[in-house]
Amino acid sequence: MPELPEVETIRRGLNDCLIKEKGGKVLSIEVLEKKSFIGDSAIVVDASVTQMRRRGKALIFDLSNDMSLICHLRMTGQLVWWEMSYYEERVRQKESGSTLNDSNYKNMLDHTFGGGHPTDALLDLPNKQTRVIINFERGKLFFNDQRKFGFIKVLPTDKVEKDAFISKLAKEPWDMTGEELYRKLQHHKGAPIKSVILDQSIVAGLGNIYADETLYYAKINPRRKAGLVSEKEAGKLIEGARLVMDKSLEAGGSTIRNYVKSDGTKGDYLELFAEVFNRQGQKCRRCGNIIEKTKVGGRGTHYCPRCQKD
DNA sequence: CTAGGATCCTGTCAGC
DNA sequence: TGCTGACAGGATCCTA
Repeated sequence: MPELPEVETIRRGLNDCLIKEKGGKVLSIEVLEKKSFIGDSAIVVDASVTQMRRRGKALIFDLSNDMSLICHLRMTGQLVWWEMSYYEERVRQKESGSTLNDSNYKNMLDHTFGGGHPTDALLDLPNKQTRVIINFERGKLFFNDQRKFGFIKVLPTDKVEKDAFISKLAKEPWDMTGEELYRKLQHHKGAPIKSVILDQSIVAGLGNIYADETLYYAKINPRRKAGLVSEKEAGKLIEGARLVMDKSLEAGGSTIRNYVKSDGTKGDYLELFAEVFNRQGQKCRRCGNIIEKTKVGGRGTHYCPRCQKD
């Protein structure tokens, strides 16, 4: 589920937690679900993280031994870092049989970081959705993934750009002009515009939320054939994509801070900025019409039938 | 080549 | 209370 702003927020957070002595060396990797880790996890042991990068929705951990990890969260992936002191506090609570709690959460928040798919139960790790645990000297990184669509893959750093997924990625909206997008749309004239902007080889980073929000901004009906989008409108799409993702980044994307309140319940950061996503049945803030939900290209799609033109 | 549907998985929710 | 089907912030594979 995480889209570009969420992944970028995770990149920044883990960059603070893991780089060099903050995480230390990898002591071991526990692969609890085989399909969630591609390659030989033993290669990673003894290495430390030198740099966190991102390409589209993929996170890249560069390691000190010229290897890298590519992590894609897909629909339900989460990455959660627990500094060792926090982990040990949790273990103590479990062993004493007391209810897991964050009575000292204010304090502990400085020792954890996490983001990705919003779920409760992030106080209890590892849990049954934990697929991979990377044990660092100074803490633990949990990769949780309910649906097992996501993965971590180990490969040489100089092969990252040649990776099947990475090599197909288009530019992100900030690096692309409307004219460039317009030209690309001409190769998919018959497909609905929403499906085309979700294609990571056309423009990288948009997912189901920001695709809907972008189309709302550009006042284009998600079902409109891509061939009927003008060059000027393509410019609006690029502008809108930058704007909605910038806004989400500013709000911190989907981190634990935003998703999980101190009592462990789920927050809803979407309320902060969504104009159409999950607002079906509510009034369009631009024209007052009712926002509708339908299906386009197999994906739930939210739009205003009045101000988004066919 | 494109377009569209099925598929990978687990969990939740609405409706009987 | 079960059961059933639909659906989920992604991407790929298969078919026409």
